[in-house]
Amino acid sequence: MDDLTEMLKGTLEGCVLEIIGREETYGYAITRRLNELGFADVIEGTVYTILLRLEKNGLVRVTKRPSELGPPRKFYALDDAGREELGRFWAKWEYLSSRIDKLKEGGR
Amino acid sequence: MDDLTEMLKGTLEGCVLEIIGREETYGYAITRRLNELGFADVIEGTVYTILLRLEKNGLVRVTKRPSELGPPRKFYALDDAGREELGRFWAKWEYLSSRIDKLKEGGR
DNA sequence: TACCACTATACGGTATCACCGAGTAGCCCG
DNA sequence: CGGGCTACTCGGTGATACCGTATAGTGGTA
Repeated sequence: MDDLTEMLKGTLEGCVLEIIGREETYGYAITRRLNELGFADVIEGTVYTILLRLEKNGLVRVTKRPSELGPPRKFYALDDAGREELGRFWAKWEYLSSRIDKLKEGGR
Repeated sequence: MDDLTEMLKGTLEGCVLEIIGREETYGYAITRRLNELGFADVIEGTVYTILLRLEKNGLVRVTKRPSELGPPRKFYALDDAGREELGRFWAKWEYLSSRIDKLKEGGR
Protein backbone atom coordinates (compact mmCIF):
# COMPACT_ATOMS: atom_id res chain seq x y z
CA MET A 1 0.00 0.00 0.00
CA ASP A 2 1.08 3.53 -0.88
CA ASP A 3 1.89 6.13 1.68
CA LEU A 4 -0.96 6.62 4.14
CA THR A 5 0.63 9.29 6.33
CA GLU A 6 -1.60 12.17 5.31
CA MET A 7 -4.72 10.10 5.63
CA LEU A 8 -3.68 8.91 9.10
CA LYS A 9 -3.62 12.43 10.45
CA GLY A 10 -6.31 12.77 13.06
CA THR A 11 -7.06 9.05 13.08
CA LEU A 12 -3.86 7.45 14.28
CA GLU A 13 -4.10 9.15 17.64
CA GLY A 14 -7.62 7.76 18.02
CA CYS A 15 -6.40 4.26 17.17
CA VAL A 16 -3.77 4.54 19.88
CA LEU A 17 -6.43 5.67 22.35
CA GLU A 18 -8.56 2.67 21.42
CA ILE A 19 -5.66 0.25 21.94
CA ILE A 20 -4.84 1.77 25.31
CA GLY A 21 -8.51 1.65 26.23
CA ARG A 22 -8.56 -2.13 25.75
CA GLU A 23 -5.73 -2.76 28.18
CA GLU A 24 -2.91 -0.94 29.89
CA THR A 25 0.09 -1.18 27.57
CA TYR A 26 3.27 0.59 26.45
CA GLY A 27 4.71 2.28 23.38
CA TYR A 28 6.74 -0.47 21.84
CA ALA A 29 3.89 -2.98 22.15
CA ILE A 30 1.39 -0.47 20.75
CA THR A 31 3.59 -0.04 17.69
CA ARG A 32 3.74 -3.81 17.13
CA ARG A 33 -0.02 -4.02 17.57
CA LEU A 34 -0.62 -1.28 15.00
CA ASN A 35 1.68 -3.06 12.56
CA GLU A 36 -0.28 -6.30 13.01
CA LEU A 37 -3.54 -4.45 12.45
CA GLY A 38 -2.40 -3.32 9.01
CA PHE A 39 -0.87 0.04 9.87
CA ALA A 40 2.30 -1.49 8.53
CA ASP A 41 4.53 1.52 8.20
CA VAL A 42 3.86 3.13 11.55
CA ILE A 43 7.10 3.34 13.43
CA GLU A 44 8.06 3.72 17.10
CA GLY A 45 8.95 7.40 16.88
CA THR A 46 5.48 8.24 15.66
CA VAL A 47 3.77 6.35 18.46
CA TYR A 48 5.98 7.92 21.11
CA THR A 49 5.16 11.41 19.95
CA ILE A 50 1.48 10.56 20.19
CA LEU A 51 1.92 9.10 23.68
CA LEU A 52 3.77 12.17 24.91
CA ARG A 53 0.99 14.32 23.49
CA LEU A 54 -1.70 12.26 25.20
CA GLU A 55 0.18 12.59 28.46
CA LYS A 56 0.62 16.33 28.02
CA ASN A 57 -3.10 16.68 27.32
CA GLY A 58 -4.04 14.73 30.43
CA LEU A 59 -5.82 11.87 28.68
CA VAL A 60 -3.79 9.03 30.16
CA ARG A 61 -2.40 7.74 33.41
CA VAL A 62 1.24 6.67 33.18
CA THR A 63 3.03 4.04 35.25
CA LYS A 64 6.68 3.14 34.84
CA ARG A 65 7.54 -0.50 35.45
CA PRO A 66 10.71 -2.54 34.95
CA SER A 67 10.86 -5.00 32.07
CA GLU A 68 12.37 -8.47 32.16
CA LEU A 69 14.10 -7.99 28.84
CA GLY A 70 15.16 -4.40 28.37
CA PRO A 71 14.79 -0.88 29.71
CA PRO A 72 11.81 0.02 31.89
CA ARG A 73 8.43 0.43 30.21
CA LYS A 74 5.96 3.27 30.51
CA PHE A 75 2.48 1.77 30.75
CA TYR A 76 -0.45 3.89 29.63
CA ALA A 77 -4.08 3.67 30.70
CA LEU A 78 -7.00 5.94 29.82
CA ASP A 79 -8.38 8.23 32.48
CA ASP A 80 -11.88 9.74 32.33
CA ALA A 81 -10.85 12.53 29.97
CA GLY A 82 -9.25 9.92 27.75
CA ARG A 83 -12.44 7.86 27.61
CA GLU A 84 -14.40 10.96 26.66
CA GLU A 85 -11.90 11.82 23.97
CA LEU A 86 -12.09 8.28 22.64
CA GLY A 87 -15.87 8.59 22.45
CA ARG A 88 -15.58 11.84 20.54
CA PHE A 89 -13.05 10.24 18.21
CA TRP A 90 -15.37 7.38 17.26
CA ALA A 91 -18.28 9.78 16.80
CA LYS A 92 -16.20 11.86 14.42
CA TRP A 93 -14.97 8.78 12.59
CA GLU A 94 -18.51 7.47 12.18
CA TYR A 95 -19.67 10.81 10.88
CA LEU A 96 -16.81 11.37 8.49
CA SER A 97 -16.55 7.85 7.11
CA SER A 98 -20.28 7.69 6.43
CA ARG A 99 -20.13 10.96 4.48
CA ILE A 100 -17.16 9.82 2.46
CA ASP A 101 -18.68 6.43 1.70
CA LYS A 102 -21.84 8.19 0.58
CA LEU A 103 -19.83 10.44 -1.70
CA LYS A 104 -18.10 7.38 -3.10
CA GLU A 105 -21.41 5.65 -3.86
CA GLY A 106 -22.52 8.61 -5.94
CA GLY A 107 -23.77 10.62 -2.99
CA ARG A 108 -26.57 13.05 -3.40
CA MET B 1 -20.23 17.96 14.97
CA ASP B 2 -16.87 18.83 16.52
CA ASP B 3 -13.91 20.00 14.58
CA LEU B 4 -13.04 17.56 11.79
CA THR B 5 -10.05 19.42 10.34
CA GLU B 6 -7.37 16.99 11.42
CA MET B 7 -9.37 14.01 10.26
CA LEU B 8 -9.98 15.65 6.90
CA LYS B 9 -6.28 15.87 6.17
CA GLY B 10 -5.52 13.57 3.29
CA THR B 11 -9.17 12.91 2.53
CA LEU B 12 -10.60 16.29 1.60
CA GLU B 13 -8.40 16.55 -1.47
CA GLY B 14 -9.68 13.15 -2.60
CA CYS B 15 -13.27 14.28 -2.11
CA VAL B 16 -12.62 17.30 -4.29
CA LEU B 17 -11.11 15.05 -6.96
CA GLU B 18 -14.20 12.85 -6.84
CA ILE B 19 -16.52 15.84 -7.26
CA ILE B 20 -14.51 17.16 -10.18
CA GLY B 21 -14.45 13.67 -11.67
CA ARG B 22 -18.26 13.60 -11.81
CA GLU B 23 -18.54 16.80 -13.81
CA GLU B 24 -16.53 19.83 -14.75
CA THR B 25 -17.13 22.43 -12.05
CA TYR B 26 -15.59 25.36 -10.19
CA GLY B 27 -14.41 26.26 -6.70
CA TYR B 28 -17.39 28.06 -5.31
CA ALA B 29 -19.78 25.33 -6.45
CA ILE B 30 -17.49 22.61 -5.09
CA THR B 31 -17.56 24.29 -1.70
CA ARG B 32 -21.37 24.40 -1.70
CA ARG B 33 -21.46 20.74 -2.77
CA LEU B 34 -19.15 19.71 0.08
CA ASN B 35 -21.30 21.63 2.54
CA GLU B 36 -24.41 19.81 1.29
CA LEU B 37 -22.64 16.48 1.60
CA GLY B 38 -22.07 17.04 5.32
CA PHE B 39 -18.65 18.65 5.21
CA ALA B 40 -20.38 21.58 6.78
CA ASP B 41 -17.48 23.69 7.96
CA VAL B 42 -15.38 23.55 4.81
CA ILE B 43 -14.92 27.04 3.51
CA GLU B 44 -13.98 28.57 0.15
CA GLY B 45 -10.39 29.35 1.08
CA THR B 46 -9.72 25.71 1.86
CA VAL B 47 -11.12 24.52 -1.44
CA TYR B 48 -9.16 27.09 -3.43
CA THR B 49 -5.88 26.02 -1.88
CA ILE B 50 -6.67 22.44 -2.86
CA LEU B 51 -7.58 23.44 -6.40
CA LEU B 52 -4.39 25.43 -6.85
CA ARG B 53 -2.43 22.43 -5.58
CA LEU B 54 -4.20 20.08 -8.00
CA GLU B 55 -3.40 22.45 -10.82
CA LYS B 56 0.23 22.74 -9.76
CA ASN B 57 0.50 18.94 -9.62
CA GLY B 58 -0.96 18.55 -13.10
CA LEU B 59 -4.03 16.56 -12.10
CA VAL B 60 -6.63 18.86 -13.64
CA ARG B 61 -7.43 20.76 -16.79
CA VAL B 62 -8.55 24.35 -16.15
CA THR B 63 -10.86 26.49 -18.26
CA LYS B 64 -11.86 30.04 -17.42
CA ARG B 65 -15.37 31.04 -18.41
CA PRO B 66 -17.49 34.11 -17.73
CA SER B 67 -20.38 33.86 -15.28
CA GLU B 68 -23.82 35.44 -15.68
CA LEU B 69 -23.93 36.60 -12.09
CA GLY B 70 -20.44 37.47 -10.90
CA PRO B 71 -16.75 37.30 -11.70
CA PRO B 72 -15.44 34.69 -14.16
CA ARG B 73 -15.25 31.07 -13.00
CA LYS B 74 -12.37 28.64 -13.28
CA PHE B 75 -13.77 25.27 -14.32
CA TYR B 76 -11.81 22.16 -13.38
CA ALA B 77 -11.83 18.74 -15.04
CA LEU B 78 -9.69 15.68 -14.29
CA ASP B 79 -7.01 14.70 -16.76
CA ASP B 80 -5.52 11.18 -16.95
CA ALA B 81 -3.13 11.77 -14.06
CA GLY B 82 -6.06 13.05 -12.02
CA ARG B 83 -8.09 9.91 -12.71
CA GLU B 84 -5.17 7.75 -11.62
CA GLU B 85 -4.73 9.78 -8.48
CA LEU B 86 -8.44 9.44 -7.75
CA GLY B 87 -8.13 5.67 -8.10
CA ARG B 88 -5.21 5.60 -5.68
CA PHE B 89 -7.16 7.76 -3.27
CA TRP B 90 -10.11 5.36 -3.15
CA ALA B 91 -7.79 2.37 -2.78
CA LYS B 92 -6.12 4.01 0.19
CA TRP B 93 -9.46 4.99 1.70
CA GLU B 94 -10.80 1.46 1.31
CA TYR B 95 -7.70 0.04 2.92
CA LEU B 96 -7.56 2.48 5.81
CA SER B 97 -11.24 2.57 6.63
CA SER B 98 -11.46 -1.23 6.68
CA ARG B 99 -8.56 -1.42 9.14
CA ILE B 100 -10.03 1.20 11.40
CA ASP B 101 -13.48 -0.36 11.34
CA LYS B 102 -11.91 -3.70 12.23
CA LEU B 103 -10.06 -2.10 15.12
CA LYS B 104 -13.33 -0.55 16.26
CA GLU B 105 -15.11 -3.91 16.19
CA GLY B 106 -12.53 -5.37 18.53
CA GLY B 107 -9.95 -6.13 15.86
CA ARG B 108 -7.56 -9.02 16.39
C1' DT C 1 -26.34 57.48 -5.83
C1' DA C 2 -24.64 54.65 -1.90
C1' DC C 3 -24.67 50.59 0.40
C1' DC C 4 -25.02 45.77 1.05
C1' DA C 5 -25.33 40.87 -0.10
C1' DC C 6 -23.97 37.24 -2.93
C1' DT C 7 -20.83 35.27 -6.13
C1' DA C 8 -15.89 34.19 -7.17
C1' DT C 9 -10.86 33.84 -6.63
C1' DA C 10 -6.02 34.60 -4.56
C1' DC C 11 -2.54 34.59 -1.08
C1' DG C 12 0.39 35.04 3.13
C1' DG C 13 0.53 33.13 7.50
C1' DT C 14 -0.69 29.56 11.32
C1' DA C 15 -1.42 25.15 13.90
C1' DT C 16 -1.42 20.46 13.91
C1' DC C 17 -0.03 16.20 12.77
C1' DA C 18 2.69 12.04 11.25
C1' DC C 19 7.33 11.20 10.30
C1' DC C 20 12.48 11.24 10.31
C1' DG C 21 17.03 10.88 12.36
C1' DA C 22 19.98 10.63 15.82
C1' DG C 23 20.87 9.64 20.41
C1' DT C 24 20.61 7.00 24.97
C1' DA C 25 20.15 2.81 27.38
C1' DG C 26 19.14 -2.10 29.20
C1' DC C 27 19.26 -6.97 28.17
C1' DC C 28 20.69 -11.43 25.93
C1' DC C 29 23.45 -14.49 22.99
C1' DG C 30 27.20 -16.10 20.12
C1' DC D 1 32.78 -7.86 23.14
C1' DG D 2 29.86 -6.91 19.43
C1' DG D 3 25.33 -7.28 17.34
C1' DG D 4 20.46 -7.44 17.75
C1' DC D 5 16.30 -6.75 20.07
C1' DT D 6 13.84 -3.99 23.39
C1' DA D 7 12.47 0.74 24.94
C1' DC D 8 12.17 5.72 25.17
C1' DT D 9 13.41 10.92 23.98
C1' DC D 10 13.77 14.95 21.30
C1' DG D 11 14.75 18.45 17.65
C1' DG D 12 13.47 19.23 13.15
C1' DT D 13 10.76 18.52 8.51
C1' DG D 14 6.90 18.46 5.18
C1' DA D 15 2.15 18.19 4.14
C1' DT D 16 -2.33 19.72 4.98
C1' DA D 17 -6.56 22.22 6.30
C1' DC D 18 -7.71 26.65 7.92
C1' DC D 19 -7.82 31.78 8.83
C1' DG D 20 -7.89 36.54 7.52
C1' DT D 21 -7.71 39.75 4.24
C1' DA D 22 -7.93 41.58 -0.25
C1' DT D 23 -9.88 42.05 -4.88
C1' DA D 24 -13.73 42.16 -8.01
C1' DG D 25 -18.24 41.50 -10.67
C1' DT D 26 -23.40 41.57 -10.24
C1' DG D 27 -27.95 42.75 -8.49
C1' DG D 28 -31.17 44.69 -5.21
C1' DT D 29 -32.83 48.43 -2.41
C1' DA D 30 -33.25 52.52 0.29
